[in-house]
Amino acid sequence: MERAGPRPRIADVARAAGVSKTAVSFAFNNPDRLSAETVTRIRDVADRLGYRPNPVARMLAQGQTMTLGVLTPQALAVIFSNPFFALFSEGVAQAAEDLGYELHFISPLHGSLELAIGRAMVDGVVAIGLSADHPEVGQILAAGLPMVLVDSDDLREHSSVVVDDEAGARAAAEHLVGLGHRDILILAVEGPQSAALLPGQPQGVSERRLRGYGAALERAGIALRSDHVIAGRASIEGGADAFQRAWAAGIRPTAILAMSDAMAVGATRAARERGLHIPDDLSVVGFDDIDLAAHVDPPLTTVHQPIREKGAVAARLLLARIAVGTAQRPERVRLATDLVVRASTTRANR
Amino acid sequence: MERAGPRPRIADVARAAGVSKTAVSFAFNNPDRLSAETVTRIRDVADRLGYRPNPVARMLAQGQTMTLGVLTPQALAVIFSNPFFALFSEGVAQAAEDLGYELHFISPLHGSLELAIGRAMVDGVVAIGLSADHPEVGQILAAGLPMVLVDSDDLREHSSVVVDDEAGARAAAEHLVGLGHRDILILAVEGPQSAALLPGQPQGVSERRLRGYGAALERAGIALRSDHVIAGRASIEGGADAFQRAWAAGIRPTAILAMSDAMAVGATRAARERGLHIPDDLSVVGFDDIDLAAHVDPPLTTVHQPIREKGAVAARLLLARIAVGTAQRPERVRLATDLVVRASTTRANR
DNA sequence: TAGTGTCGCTAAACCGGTTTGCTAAACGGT
DNA sequence: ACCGTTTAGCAAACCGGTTTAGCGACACTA
Repeated sequence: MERAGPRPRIADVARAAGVSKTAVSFAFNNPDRLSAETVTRIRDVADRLGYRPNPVARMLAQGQTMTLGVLTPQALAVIFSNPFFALFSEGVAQAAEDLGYELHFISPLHGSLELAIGRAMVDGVVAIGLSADHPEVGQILAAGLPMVLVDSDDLREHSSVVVDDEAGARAAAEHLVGLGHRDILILAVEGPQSAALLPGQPQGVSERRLRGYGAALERAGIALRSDHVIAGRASIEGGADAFQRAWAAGIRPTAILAMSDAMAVGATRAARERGLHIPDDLSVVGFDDIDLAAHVDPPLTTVHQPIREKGAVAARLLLARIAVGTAQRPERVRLATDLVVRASTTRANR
Repeated sequence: MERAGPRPRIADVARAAGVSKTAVSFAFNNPDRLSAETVTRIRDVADRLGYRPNPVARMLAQGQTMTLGVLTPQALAVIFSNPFFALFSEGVAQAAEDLGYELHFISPLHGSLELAIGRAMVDGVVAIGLSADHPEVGQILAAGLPMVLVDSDDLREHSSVVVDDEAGARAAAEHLVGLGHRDILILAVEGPQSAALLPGQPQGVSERRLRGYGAALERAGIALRSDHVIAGRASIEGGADAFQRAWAAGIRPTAILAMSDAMAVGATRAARERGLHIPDDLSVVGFDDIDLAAHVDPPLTTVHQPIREKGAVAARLLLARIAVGTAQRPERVRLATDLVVRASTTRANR
């Protein structure tokens, strides 16, 4: 590496080494086609000049980017603050790394997902929290980018990974019912538009979980009262806020079913501020089983879903489609959920 | 969008619309240079064909990728499991988004950071946890990619963002000393090689914090005994493990200074398993003040550092350098830290 | 001595866009 | 009727690599 100035191009190296561009390219990508001395000479010159092949040009010529896109309808900033998403990305990263792929996060640019997708230099996309009704996406990605859907399987032509939300929710509700609870508050993830925010879709995650809760309650002869379903943001604050709204509305449950661990933690905090003791006065069940869940006070009873694995499976399905082509028929994977009982739930005492 | 098959190229659209490639390009990027009807006609044809300009080609022609790289020496998978990193990324994302930039995570590919950097299609790089002695990097990035360093400022020609680790650490130690503690165990982040793992460098984060601890203890007339400094991974398990090793070695401190919140939480758990009560039998201080810290039991006394802001500032410095050119003289920003006293520390009782 | 491979390297086409420079037609003013 | 400006659109060069087809030199076979 020597003089500053504009970055050297392959032609500069070729000239300096007294060979053709082809030779320089071969020296890096196909050394067998050159004599050993020529290769070392070219490499030396390249080093001296500080030459680094322009990755963009290389990918254009090769027609592949070795990059996977992770597509979400939320802003990047909110994504990273979501431990669920971090765990998911971890899974994707793991699988991508194994095959030498890099990761590129795609999220609305100036509010437009379409714009962001248009810009993204990726070989394929893992879409999470995306609903089929997202108009832009369906149409854009139909234009030929391999994609796998997570937490939604209503796009026929794409692979997908889902989790058995309904069974998990049912198990959670049955657990509470089994402990004698009959007055249960449900903290749902916010509205139709923002349902897409968490892993969600129009008939999405929230609905599936709600269906699970409802089924269990119904079987126990408990009506699912709509005023006992409160929606909020899927965050600690959102959970605290939702609980406060319910409380203000005069609702006094003996247990809470929260659709996310963060909301459960928030509700716990808010309940304590009202003087309630968890779990004696109020049992709380979360959903997802993020790392936090085991370490809060009290350790949270929650529905475990294999988030990391979900990401890894999604990435592997995508890589498979990239490798064999979109023509292949898509795969659909469903992973299990299970209830993890910790210390935030106990027998109802009224 | 119509037939499947290979994705349509700009030439296909041009042919179908009966215009030149130039016209198609203008229709998207420079509509003013065409008549309104022509623009709509071209756009219609493009829609019908499902045309999406190839982003790679576009960036090659334009010479910029509108993408920021986030460079770390750790594997992607471990990064995302680190809440510190998530918060940091959130800050970077925020700033990048504002200017319409996307994010691309660069981490060792098959163990080689160099390889990964060579592949990365980015306009600049935010490097975190990178030491100046990282040979590859210095040399590669010297080859012309704008870069800003985080938690390290020993590369003269690059901008940097650091945090006042030493002052934060001193405040933490003074807090404990003020509570009467004299037998203090320090949980450090693991060894020289892996020091780079967390935000760290050879004379890096760990060393700076250790210096802060040491300074405060010394002023109180307490010797910093090297067997009271135990290193471990910067995770909950790493913290638990480090505490157990110290305990097994017969060390019985009245307080712990941990260099990360995760380690503090792990140590807390391990101490409890030994029957200790926190904070009465053992005070614990963390570092970083991640979200978790306020919600664990007991709420953790810790040194707050503006992680999110660190990311945002780093991104803004980088964007500035991309905009004005690397010629400009680099900026160096130092952000403050401060001690947040919660419930995990109390007066020494022996 | 001619024929057949193999080796080492190169010229030119190609990837799929953007951008520059130019031309022909339409327009406006006098 | 004439000339100077716009306007609308095109051809070709360019971005910086990779890859194909092929060429000359040399060695080996027949």
